Amino acid sequence: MPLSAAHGRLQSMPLQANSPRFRNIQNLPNVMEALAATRQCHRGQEIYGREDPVEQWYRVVSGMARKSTVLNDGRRRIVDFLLPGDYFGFSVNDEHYFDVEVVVEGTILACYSRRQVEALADSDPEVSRHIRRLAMRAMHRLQGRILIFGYTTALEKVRAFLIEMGQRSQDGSSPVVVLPMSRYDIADYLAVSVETVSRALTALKRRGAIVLPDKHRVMVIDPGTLMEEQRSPAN
Amino acid sequence: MPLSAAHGRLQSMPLQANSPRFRNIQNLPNVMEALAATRQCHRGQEIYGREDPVEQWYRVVSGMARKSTVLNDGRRRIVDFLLPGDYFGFSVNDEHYFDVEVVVEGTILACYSRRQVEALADSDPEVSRHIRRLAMRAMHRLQGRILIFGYTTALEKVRAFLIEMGQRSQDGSSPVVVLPMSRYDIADYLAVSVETVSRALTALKRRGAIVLPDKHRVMVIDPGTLMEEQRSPAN
DNA sequence: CGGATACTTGAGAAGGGTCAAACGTAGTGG
DNA sequence: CCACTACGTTTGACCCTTCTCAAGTATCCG
Repeated sequence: MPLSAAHGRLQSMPLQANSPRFRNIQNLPNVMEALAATRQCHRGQEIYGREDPVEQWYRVVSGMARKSTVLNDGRRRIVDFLLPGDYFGFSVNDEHYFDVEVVVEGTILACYSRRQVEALADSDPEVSRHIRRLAMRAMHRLQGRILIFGYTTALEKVRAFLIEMGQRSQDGSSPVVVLPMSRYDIADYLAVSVETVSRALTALKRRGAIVLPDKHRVMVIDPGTLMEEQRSPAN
Repeated sequence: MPLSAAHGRLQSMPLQANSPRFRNIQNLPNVMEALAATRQCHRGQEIYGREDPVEQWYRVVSGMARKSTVLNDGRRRIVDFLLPGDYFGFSVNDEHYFDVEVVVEGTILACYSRRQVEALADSDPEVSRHIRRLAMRAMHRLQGRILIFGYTTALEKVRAFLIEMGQRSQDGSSPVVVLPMSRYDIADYLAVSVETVSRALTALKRRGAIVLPDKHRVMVIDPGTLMEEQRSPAN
């Protein structure tokens, strides 16, 4: 029983829950879609806060939000960036454990009454199945995130972040990845300092792996370079 | 819009999904329980492997298992320890993305045919609701884990780990926390080296926060000391 | 009892955090 | 419209923690 395993064979990519082939499951049953009320939000606006009651579920239609919490030493941790197609607002209890704030001005959310959706799920197996899949998809993404934290060096974390954002973005095939969030957001997402994020991006730029047309846009010049030393789940 | 927030007020404990008050939701509907086949497993035994098809769902009845993957540089990452009451084996796709191996000799698992459970969920709203709650509970635990990784120092990580295991253990009130897994397992769970885990435990022992009757048992002498510098989600 | 594995401890090196400063940019108000 | 200010970003210098390598000890299992 080997403990500190093991002979990695490169096999497949991490974070596959974000790849386009999974996107189809985001298509809602019409009956559920009928319950949605859309809402346009401002940059920095709080959607809900910690300990708020759970009255609605949400889906990002366009734009971006962040799910975060502040630790008691004042550090902020971002648990998740919420991109178009992502659902959020679920809770095991009847209150929230995180804050959700809008990152991009004009972000549009679809809001579902929790009571209505749950009632619908009770009567419609298709809706119920859909929600189960959403939850499992969210779990899968969180597990992928835990793997990223296993990357010890900051360069690897940032690299994994760029790859993740590229896969999750609307146009997965485009070499340009849009990063609407600030460097502080990225830092709090990866649990490193802002300075380190900045330095890692500079390092990647210097070695020709990426180009930065502006601060919120990354062009991946050589996906190979970006990927090659990438640690991914192997057999 | 403050970016690098914020004035933390200590407010509540992290990782509450593991606290006893949530344990009741583990009680299965009888109709679902009727589908279970129990199975006793050996230490080190693989329950399923990466890329295996998803044919069964599992629940730990007694003992312990670990969900892990090996990165392509040979490093192993443990994404979750599976304790009595925990469900596993879900996947967004039809194949697994992680390995699950038994940690404790004689671990007993309840196995459910995925097809049967899903069929049951379609016809029985109570089962469906139950599964949804399980998934959300698992998500909540994963999010708590992401917060732990935000703890920068190894001492904080180990401390958070001990608290988590204490809360998740059967007898949450006992000052003795049982750690059936090896130090290597803990290291791969917290993404630090074995040596660092060992040093952190020694440090906690030296400052009188814990006592180690043997290598797999930790007595928390002063929960206050263990908790006090603990970072937890604040308002 | 013996070998392998797990655990602990030490010393050196490397990476990231912190503090500090400079630059760029966007938004505000005069 | 400009100047000013606040904020986001980048870069540098230094220090501290953890990783790595290494050795020694303990423990488990045959």
